[in-house]
Amino acid sequence: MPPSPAGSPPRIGTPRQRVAVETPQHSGLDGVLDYAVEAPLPAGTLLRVPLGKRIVTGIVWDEATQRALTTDGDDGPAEAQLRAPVEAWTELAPLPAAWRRLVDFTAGYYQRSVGEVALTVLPPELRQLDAIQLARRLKRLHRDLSKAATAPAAGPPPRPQSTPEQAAALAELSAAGPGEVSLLYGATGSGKTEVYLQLVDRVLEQGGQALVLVPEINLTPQLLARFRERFAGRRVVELHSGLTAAQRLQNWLQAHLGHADVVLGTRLAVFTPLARLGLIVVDEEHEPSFKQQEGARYSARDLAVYRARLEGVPALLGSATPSLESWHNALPKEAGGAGRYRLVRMPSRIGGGAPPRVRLVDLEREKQARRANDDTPLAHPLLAAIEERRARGEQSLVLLNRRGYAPVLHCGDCGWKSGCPHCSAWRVFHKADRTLRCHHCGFSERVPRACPECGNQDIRPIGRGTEKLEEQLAAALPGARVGRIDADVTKKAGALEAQLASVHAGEVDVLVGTQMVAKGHDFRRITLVAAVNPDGALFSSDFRAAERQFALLLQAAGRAGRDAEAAGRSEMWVQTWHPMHPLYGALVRHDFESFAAGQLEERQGAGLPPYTHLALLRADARTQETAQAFLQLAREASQALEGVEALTVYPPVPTPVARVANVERAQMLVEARNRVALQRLLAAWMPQLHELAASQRRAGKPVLRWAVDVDPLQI
DNA sequence: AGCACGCCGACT
DNA sequence: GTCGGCGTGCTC
Repeated sequence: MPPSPAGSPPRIGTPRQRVAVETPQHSGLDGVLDYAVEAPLPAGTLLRVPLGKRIVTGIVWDEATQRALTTDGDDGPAEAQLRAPVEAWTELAPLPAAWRRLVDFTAGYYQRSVGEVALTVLPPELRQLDAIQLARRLKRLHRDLSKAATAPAAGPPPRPQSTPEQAAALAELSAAGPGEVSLLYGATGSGKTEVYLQLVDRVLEQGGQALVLVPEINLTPQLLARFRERFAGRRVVELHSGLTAAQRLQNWLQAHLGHADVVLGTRLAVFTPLARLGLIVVDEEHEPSFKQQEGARYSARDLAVYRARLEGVPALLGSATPSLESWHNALPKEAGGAGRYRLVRMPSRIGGGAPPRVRLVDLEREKQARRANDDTPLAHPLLAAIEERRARGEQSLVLLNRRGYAPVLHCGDCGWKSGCPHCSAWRVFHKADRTLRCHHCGFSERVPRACPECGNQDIRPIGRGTEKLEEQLAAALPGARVGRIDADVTKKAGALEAQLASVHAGEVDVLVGTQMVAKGHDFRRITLVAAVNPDGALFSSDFRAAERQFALLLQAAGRAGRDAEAAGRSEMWVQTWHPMHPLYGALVRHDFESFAAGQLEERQGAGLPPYTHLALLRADARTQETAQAFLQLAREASQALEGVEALTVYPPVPTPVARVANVERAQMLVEARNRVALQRLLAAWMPQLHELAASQRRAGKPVLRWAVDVDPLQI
């Protein structure tokens, strides 16, 4: 029984119970609400409560939970005003304390209400059920489980021999203490997955559960198959937004109720309640998709680390090109790092095959060597290398990170360009369906025959996308079978699988694709990978562009020569105007560490993460002026907050694409030396921002949406 | 966010 | 005369 607050009479069998309900940021209710109960329910119990005219799902929260941020010190409504839950789901085990603490932390760190986080990280289906429907689901779950249990167990799982390097890594990783975080820095093809499997195996043998996070749904099927094969007889479930609502609920229930031994999922799976959690693995930890981009903008990788510490279990982050944040955390202090993580290296490819040789093509020299009117799509030596592969029956992968035929159409007479009427962006020419399409708002029109401004018949595509590259390569390589994989090709269900199958079957000689093909896929017959135009990232205003590009190129190189027999002659070609750039120098040497050292030095000099901590305040409005006015007022308000001297609030600026679907977007950067100062300021700032948004609305300058993004990826 | 209430325009 | 437009306000 917690001590009663001073001034109020002590109560016995308190009828007041804290309940987290879904209260969005703009609802004005940012706390955990009070309900009247006859007898206290255990924290974590799910229930249905009245809220206004609705009945919503809620979760019994801990007695000590702080009241609403905006009503600090308020004791809440009088006893008589409290309403009673309509039902409590006592047949379902309460959500564990560790899960509630993870939700509390997420809400606090990313500046959202506890109720919003708690309810939105549950399977959506669960929120819509009532007690009768839930009972039905649980009954079906138990029926399915007992049916599965009678199925014949598979034979003894095959356990491949570890390489000495894997064995050494495993020994080091096994030494990690409770809550300790390790970074497994392993080259592509070094066998990181096998290390995960063996660590998971040990956890399962001790009766624990393992949580494995992967960046994308596309990558779950093959990993799931591998886990299921290895842990035959154990229950391995997937959890991601590609499942049907019913499947997702069933899998979540299996995890929560302890029937699932391994949960394999995307970022949302970091919130799976697991009473016997023994290990968290984050594969490809550097991937930006671990950051949620709407609602509570959490980083699943960072929350995995927090959760591991909270629950006293080891966390393992794996990557061939770690994020600079993780790399800095893993580097020992004497090497200039923070020494917070255990750093474990696996530099060698299994089978000892050499990594693909990286060759830079100097486009300046290529240009000088060319005759006028030579419009060969790739540098001549590169084209010859592709042709050579084709003659040997090998495949090539050509990467261009721009879909469509051409990024913009242009009229040479009047200067018209194919801008989007709703966005500050060009509409892309898609030749396949003869459309001009905006990649930001989706607005699409048939491509005009003549210039809409002056009637000139001769309007031309400028630049080149994957469609055009595919066309040009087919023309430049007579007889070659050229295929393409990008978001346009794979829009249709099953199209990606079909296209991949035809590549595996050897029905394609040259595959053109965007970055989506550079990740994870295991192409056995590709011995050449080419990056057509990766220079953009070298001079981007986004300070993380180089880091992302390096990871992508190294990952792409890893697609070549997966087959050990062909590894010796596999190559990665990079076309560039800047062959002397250090990024490419490091790439040629496959030297992530020196690249990272260079980047970290720059970041330190410029006061950027991981040496500082950032937050972004974003605002959407009808006009850029309104959006920026809100941010400017917010900026002024911040200057009166306690501790503001520990950070810098920069002036508002338009976002890189300032207008999308006729909404203007602006943002403002907050930079802090340390996390605590940033957190304190944001927490004090939030109620003011609510008030500011309301007063701007009353003044006829409405902000349509605003949000804080803590640790933003794109700035 | 939902879901009310509330006060002004074109329809059965 | 009402159906319904979305502005304003509330939800323990």
